[in-house]
Amino acid sequence: MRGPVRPRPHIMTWIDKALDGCSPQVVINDSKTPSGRAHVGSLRGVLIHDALARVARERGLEAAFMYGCDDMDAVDEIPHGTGEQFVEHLGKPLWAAPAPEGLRGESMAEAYFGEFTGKWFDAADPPADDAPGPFDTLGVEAEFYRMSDVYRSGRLDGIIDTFLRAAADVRQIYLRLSGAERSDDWLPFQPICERCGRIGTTYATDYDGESVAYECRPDLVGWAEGCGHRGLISPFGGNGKLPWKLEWAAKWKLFGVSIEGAGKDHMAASGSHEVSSALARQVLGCPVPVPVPYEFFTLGGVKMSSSRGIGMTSSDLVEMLPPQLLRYLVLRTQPRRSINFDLDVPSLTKAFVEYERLWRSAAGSDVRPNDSQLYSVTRASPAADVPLAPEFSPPFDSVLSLAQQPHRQLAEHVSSLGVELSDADSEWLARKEATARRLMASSPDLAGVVKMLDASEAAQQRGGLDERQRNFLEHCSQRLKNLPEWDSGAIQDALFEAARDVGIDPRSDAAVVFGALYRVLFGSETGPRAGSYLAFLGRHETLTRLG
RNA sequence: GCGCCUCUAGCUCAAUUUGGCAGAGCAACGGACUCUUAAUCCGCAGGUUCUGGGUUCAAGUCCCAGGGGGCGUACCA
Repeated sequence: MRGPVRPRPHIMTWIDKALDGCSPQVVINDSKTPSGRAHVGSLRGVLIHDALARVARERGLEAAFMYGCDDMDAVDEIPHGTGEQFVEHLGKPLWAAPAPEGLRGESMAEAYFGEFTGKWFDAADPPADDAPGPFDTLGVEAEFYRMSDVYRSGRLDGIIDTFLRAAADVRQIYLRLSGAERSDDWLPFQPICERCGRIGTTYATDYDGESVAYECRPDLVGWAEGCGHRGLISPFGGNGKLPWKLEWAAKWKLFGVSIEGAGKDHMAASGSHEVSSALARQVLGCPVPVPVPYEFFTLGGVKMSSSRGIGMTSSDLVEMLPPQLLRYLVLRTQPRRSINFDLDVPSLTKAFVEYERLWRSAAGSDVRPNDSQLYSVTRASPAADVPLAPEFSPPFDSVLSLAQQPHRQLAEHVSSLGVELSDADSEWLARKEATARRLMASSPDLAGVVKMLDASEAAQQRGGLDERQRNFLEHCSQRLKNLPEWDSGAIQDALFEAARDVGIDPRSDAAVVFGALYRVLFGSETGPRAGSYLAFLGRHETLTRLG
């Protein structure tokens, strides 16, 4: 038994749940280790955290989204696409290694972090142009920080002291949770070697409250060789760093983090998140932020790997898709579920349709609360008002088809159809067109889409046709040239008449006549319905191909 | 080993994250248009929601057990 349609209540989303119980001040934290070019999967965490911050602010909470650059981490492999010259830098902090050739930035950390986020810390090396960086484009509002700055500022010194004094407890937690056995003299601290500058190869012992003894061991790790130096150094003020799992807990304590998501690689049982949580609670007496575990985001089902250079870079994807569409694709799926998206014509066409449907729904009066929230977090910039959804918005595959004609502008074409676009509609259409052009540039063979020949290729194809077909094309040309109305019905009629002109029955010998057309248009025996395609193509372009 | 995800129409997936009419796209099938091989329109069909239990007035959804598939993780971040 069902009554009349009632407004649906707002169902708790993952965003609501994460924010549930957060005090008026919400600190959301995320970070990135800039050890290579960031692939698209890295965007998911960013967008999840940004969505949380955005909704928190909409509710009147004071929300900070802090985004850290983990530049104290060691260079632990040669970044993909760079040369052997990086061997000597293995083991150094990322801020101390040079930027790979061809990338902007003064250090490896700066180069990769800047490329990914658009945030350049070093004022001495500002962007060459005013183009917004990826985070700005996506409408992500974050406060950036560098771990090297945080260490140097001394703000972590108290926590470092606590951890060093509690070294036995730390060893115990490692052993209990992950089965990692550390010898009794091991201290949870990695000094930067004063002689060779490496941080990944040092082994610290004997903390006396002011300094630690350390040895830069040649064989501590397999990926870098320490210089053998022994020294005594203060663990404070940026002379070294905490190991990863301690550093994570330290950030929670220092910043008072209330929510921090993490990829599934951190969230496995006895994984780094569990260890960090135990360290935070037991050693630092600090609550663990609300966790938001999230699955991977892949393109084309390809497993990403920044170290192996597999997968599209994040900044390339940001340039390809409209920001709201990218946000939508990532945020419409709850974090624990994996996302795969194919950058092909059917998938993009569907994605645009679905996004526009959400947009229309959000702009309507009876929007469901959950849709409203989803739409809000997909906006390219946070705003209260909802713009009208586009009235005239041709499907992506049609836009792509038109964009295959390099000299023809979509806006021009649309106005020739007699459609008047609002500013917002033309902006959206332009974004769609830009996506189509980028897609064509990145994937030359688009599955399911014909590739149009240029005039000289068409002439070549005409040479391969038989006499009847050439004759047919001539008649087509004549009839189309004189056609008073350039619309698909009239064109289709003209094609049929042209076939009859030369004594071909267009019904029974469709392959002869349409085959000829498709050959000169696409170099193919088959193609889309001719009338509507030619209507879209335009008279001039058509006639140049018919000869 | 441990953890997470997943199994729904022929295919790809939805079904709103604390249960409320199992739905779309494509494919297929039937029809219309003197206008196609990949057009458009109309229509039809398609299901034991992996299996077995349980909770409930009500389960694709929640709980327990089992099975298939995918991924993560073990020392580094």
